[in-house]
Amino acid sequence: MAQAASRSMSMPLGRLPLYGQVRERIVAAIEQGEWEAGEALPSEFELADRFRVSQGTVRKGLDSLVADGVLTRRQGVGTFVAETGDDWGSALLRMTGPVLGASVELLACARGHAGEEAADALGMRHGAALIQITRLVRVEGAPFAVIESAVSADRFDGLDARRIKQANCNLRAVWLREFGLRVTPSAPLFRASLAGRDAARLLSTEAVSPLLDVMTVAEALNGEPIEWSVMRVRTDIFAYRV
Amino acid sequence: MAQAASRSMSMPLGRLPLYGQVRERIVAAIEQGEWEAGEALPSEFELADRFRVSQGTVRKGLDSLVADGVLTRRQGVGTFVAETGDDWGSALLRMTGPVLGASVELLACARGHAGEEAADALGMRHGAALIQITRLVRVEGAPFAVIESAVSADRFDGLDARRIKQANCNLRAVWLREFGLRVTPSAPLFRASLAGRDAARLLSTEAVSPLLDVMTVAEALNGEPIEWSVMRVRTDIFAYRV
DNA sequence: CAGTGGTCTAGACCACGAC
DNA sequence: TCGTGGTCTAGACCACTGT
Repeated sequence: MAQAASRSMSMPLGRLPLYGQVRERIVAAIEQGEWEAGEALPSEFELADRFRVSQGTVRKGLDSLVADGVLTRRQGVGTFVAETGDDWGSALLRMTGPVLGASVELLACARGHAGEEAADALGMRHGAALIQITRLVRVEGAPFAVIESAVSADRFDGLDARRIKQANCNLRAVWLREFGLRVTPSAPLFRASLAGRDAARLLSTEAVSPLLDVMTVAEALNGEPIEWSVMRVRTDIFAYRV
Repeated sequence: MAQAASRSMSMPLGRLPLYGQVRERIVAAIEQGEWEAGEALPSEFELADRFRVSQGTVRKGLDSLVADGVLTRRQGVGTFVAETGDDWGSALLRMTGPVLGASVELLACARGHAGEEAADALGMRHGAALIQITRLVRVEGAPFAVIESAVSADRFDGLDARRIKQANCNLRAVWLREFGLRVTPSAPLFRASLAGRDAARLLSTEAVSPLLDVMTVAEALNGEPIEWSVMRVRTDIFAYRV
C-alpha cells in the first residue's frame, strides 16, 4: 500500500497538511490567471498528477475552496472557477421572501479619511487616506439599502466614479478587472442602528427608523483585507438570513 | 484492494451515502441515550467495526456532526457528545468584544397563543396553544438582551417556571432533562427594530432605541422544529458576529 | 508507552452529463 | 460510451494526549 505521506511536495510551507498546500497552489494559479472565472479546472486526477498527490487529497483541497465559494462543482462535468457575483446582489439573496427587480446606483466616490471602524478593519492607521464609495440599492424602484464602502486610496489610485459605473456598480468586478484582485467576503457583523437624517432621506423613511447594519470585510485570497463595507438595510418587510 | 462500496449495511434508507447512514445511526444512538452529553464515543476504528465500514467513512460521518456542533473532537483523546451549552450564553459569545459576567433571569412562563411568526416557524396553525417564555440577560448587572421563546403547549405539557429555574433558565437543558429532547439551533434570521415601551423598560433604554432581533428555531436531531425564539439585543456597544 | 484523532495513498466502483 | 465528480476501502504513518 506504499508508505504514504512522503512529504515530497517541497512546498515552502512548514506545517500545512498536503491538502492545504494543494489549496494554496490552486489559489496561486487562479491569482496568476491560469484559469479565468467560469473556466473549468483540470480534472481531479490531472491535478493529483501535477501536484504529486492522490486524488483524495486534491479533493479535500478543492472541498475547502468550494466551501469558500471560490470554486463550483458540477457532477459529471467538472470543477469551475466561480464567477464574480455582484457584491450587493448576493446580500439581497439573503433576504427572506422574493427580492426581485433590484438595481444599484452610485451616489458618491470620493477621497476621504478613514473612520476608526473602517481603518481598523483594513489594518490601516486611523486617519489614513481612503476612497469612500456610497451606493443605493432599489427593489422594484423603492429604496431598500444604502451601502457604504471604503478602500485604501494608495492601493486603488486610479479609482473613480467612471470605472465603477462601467462595472455596473459591482465593486468586486472593479477590483478584478481593473486591479487584478479577486476577493471573498468575510463573515459579517450585525448591528441595529437608527437611520439618521441622511440615510432616512435616501431610503425615504424616517430618521428614527431602525436599520440593520451588515458589516463585512472583503479579503484577497491570501487573507489581506481589501474592502470594508456596511450595508444599511430596511428590515421592515423582510428579514436577513445567514 | 477489495471491491469497495458493497452496499452491505442493510439500512432502510435508500439513496443515502454510507457516511450519511453512519451519521444517522450515531444520531439515533445519541437520541436513545447510548452516550450522555460529555461522554466519549467509541474510537473511530471501533465505530467502523460496528457499522461494518472503513475508518475513513466513519470519519466523514463524524465530520458532519462536528460541523453541526453535535460532537466535539480532541486530538489524541477522543470524540465526545457536545455538552448542551446555554442557549443564551452561546449567543453572547458571538458578540465582538468581551462579554463577561452574564446572567439570566426568568421573567415569565405562561400559556398563550402563537403569533403568526412563531406558529409558522414551528409548523403549527395560527392561534395554536403555545407556552411563551420571557427571559432577561444581564452583563455585569446591566440589562443587555430580552429573549422571547415559544414552544408547543401540547408537547411540553408539564412545563412551568419552576422547572425552568431548576435548569438555571437554560431551555436546552430543560428539553433534554425533562423531555429527553436534544435540539440544535438553525441558522438565525436578523432584523432591526425599535425597542418599544416594554423592551425599553426591561433594558433600561429608550423606546426609540434600535435593537437587533436574532430569530432562531431550535430543531430536534430529526429536523422537527421544537422551539422558536427571538433574542432582542442592544448593539450600541458591541456588534453581533456570525 | 499505548491509544486516539489527523492525514495520506492506491485502487476500485458508481452516478451523472455530454457526445 | 467516455470522462467527470462522488464515494468507499484497507492499510499506513504522523501528532498529540494521558499514564
